[in-house]
Amino acid sequence: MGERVEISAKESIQEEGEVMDTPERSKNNQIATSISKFEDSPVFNFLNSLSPIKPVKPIHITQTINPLSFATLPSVFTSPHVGSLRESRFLRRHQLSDPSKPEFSSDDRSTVDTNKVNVESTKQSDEQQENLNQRVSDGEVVGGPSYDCSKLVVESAEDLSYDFNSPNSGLRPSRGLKAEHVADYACNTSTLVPFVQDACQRGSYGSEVNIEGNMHVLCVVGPDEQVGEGGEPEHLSTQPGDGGEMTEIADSHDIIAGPPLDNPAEKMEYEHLSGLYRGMRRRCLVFEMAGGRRKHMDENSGSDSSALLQSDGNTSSNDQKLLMRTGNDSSRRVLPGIGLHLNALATTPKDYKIVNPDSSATGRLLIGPSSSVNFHPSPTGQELLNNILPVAPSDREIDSIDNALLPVEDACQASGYMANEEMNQNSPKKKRRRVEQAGEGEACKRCNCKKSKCLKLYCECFAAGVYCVEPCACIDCFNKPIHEDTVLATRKQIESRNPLAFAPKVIRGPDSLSETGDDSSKTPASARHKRGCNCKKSGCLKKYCECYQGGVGCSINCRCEGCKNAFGRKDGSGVIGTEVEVEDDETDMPEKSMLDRSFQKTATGNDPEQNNDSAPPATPLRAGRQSSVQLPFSSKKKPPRSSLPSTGSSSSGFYAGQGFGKPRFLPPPPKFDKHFETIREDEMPEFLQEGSPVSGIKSSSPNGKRVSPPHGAVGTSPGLRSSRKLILQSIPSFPSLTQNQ
DNA sequence: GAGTTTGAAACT
DNA sequence: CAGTTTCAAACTC
Repeated sequence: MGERVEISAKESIQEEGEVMDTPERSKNNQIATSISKFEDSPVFNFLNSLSPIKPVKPIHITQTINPLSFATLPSVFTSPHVGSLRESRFLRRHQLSDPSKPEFSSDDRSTVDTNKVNVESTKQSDEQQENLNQRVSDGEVVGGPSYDCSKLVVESAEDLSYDFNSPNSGLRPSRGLKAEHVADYACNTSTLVPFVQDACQRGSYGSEVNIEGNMHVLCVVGPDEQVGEGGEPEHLSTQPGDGGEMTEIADSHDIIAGPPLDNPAEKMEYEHLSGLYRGMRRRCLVFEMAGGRRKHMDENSGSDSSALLQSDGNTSSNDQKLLMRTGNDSSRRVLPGIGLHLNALATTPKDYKIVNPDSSATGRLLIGPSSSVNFHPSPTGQELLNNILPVAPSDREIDSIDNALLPVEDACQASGYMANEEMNQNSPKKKRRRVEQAGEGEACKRCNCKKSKCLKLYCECFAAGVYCVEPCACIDCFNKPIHEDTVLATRKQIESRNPLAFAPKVIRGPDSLSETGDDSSKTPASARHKRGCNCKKSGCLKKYCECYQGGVGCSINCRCEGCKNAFGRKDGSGVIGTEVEVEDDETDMPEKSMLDRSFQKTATGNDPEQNNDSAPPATPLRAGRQSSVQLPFSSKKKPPRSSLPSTGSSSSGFYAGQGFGKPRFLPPPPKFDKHFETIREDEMPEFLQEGSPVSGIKSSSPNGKRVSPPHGAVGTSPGLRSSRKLILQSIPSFPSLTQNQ
């Protein structure tokens, strides 16, 4: 086959125009070779056998590419939505019934899809290859001809190159794929995996998973996702020419709709599949879903899906496992610069979850990386897997969990779970619960405002920089796209009053502080609420306390009274990593008891990060996960609202400088962002240098009164002995309304 | 699910 | 800037 492939590739090149006789040639050859190999692979054959679309061998094809295939690409960047996003920097959540979204015109898509099918039904031509090469060289993903989004979800050129050059890489130019979208790793990945699997099973959908430390999933999901159908997901559908929405799509489910299937049976299947996702909330990973669906896959395991996955070649080594992120990184789903509110991101505890430890031959693992908090310099994916696997509940377990807390407090997961539930049941009650959980994530916030019109910081959605969505029970809500102007104006006003009003409330320090030897530095205690709390009665042991809620200890900035914050008291005691005094009866607060247990566990343990070769660090969060114990914030009620993926923020470029896959294991701070990182003073932007710890100290009013939030950098308490400073790293990338306007 | 508590946000 | 009011989440029953 190799020889033939080689020949084919050459033929293609030569016959199609001799345009390759350049340095590009080798590259093209490689690509062509990869493609050819793939086409000749059993998997491909299998796919072909299932697909109504008959592949055409790479021969003398004077293919005419429908203009639509490429013409729309640029639109991605000109989409009104994109502009809107940029302008508002306000996260647009899925708008279930917002009529202001003309973008999703199924008609257009249909047209495109049709064309696409035509294109795909033939071997890609020179033109395509050229285009492909061109785009690849540009660091652009080669996507299906008509998908604008391909540009939005661009991976690095390196990644692409890797993909293409990899012999077994599933990545290939349009062939057989309805479209190829490089979804941004994270959430996309997690979201897509199920699809990939399904797609693989169906054989008619192209799907590709490339794992390379980072996970790239190219998934082509079949036919149209009906817009507006089921009352939901316009964002699930892909619409050529709508870059903005694509952004959203990527941002949300990352589900890429492919062209319509000609085969009715397949179409039905597809519809079924897509229907499953219709109920999913935007930006919520379909983690559970994956699990749920996995059951099916398990049953069919070993067959196609696994085969296909394996065929991805790149997934070798540590990558035999797909690392999937649970929504934490929704951030990743968002194009850099497109802001998600930090707070939204904040809570996102990073969650790693094994989606399918044993179901597939490859042992797919979904990991939620990222996150804002870094912990150790990137363990390899394998390591992560190893660490995670033992803890992760099986899918079945997850599936069986209904009211029980999800083992992993990932809003996204929850969402996914919800979605899964949705698929299986429609009881109002369930739905309600689902909604609640769905709202958890950063991206999935939901509010219940009655008087603020969701235009004040009281509103979690607003505060998080996201629009209110269906799950919200708000009244007179103005926090909707249709009131964008109002929202922006209000936001601006609030920011004028307090520039950091929309900034994450919790400044999370790095574990690096541990180098100081300070026990407290080994824990989330290194993180602090930027302004501190002012609790009087809760003892900082309830979520009324923003510090506690954020999973951080109280600091000198707090004006709290009788602080008993389990994450660290104002006076420095009770910090995680040190013995935590459990003064209150544990029965007082279920959450607390859990938390305390976790803490105690931690206390007895060693440095979490130091010992986690085989086990995750024993931070409360981590410990909780490890033992499948409820997280401190897990409650029968709403899961930590922010445990979501804070993704958002992460996506908002927060992690721009962070390596993907850097897992963060943090406490559960459900509500706030952890997108903070410490940077050395010398690395600190000048404008932030003012806000050194000293400034932080100064920010504390002598009389203990609340002071204006420190601007720029948020100082940590002096107690945090470190040469490093906690910086609100998100600031630069935070979508300030005052910018670019 | 309604009512209460709490503390942040907003207002004066 | 301090005090007060408003607000909505968290919590309790």
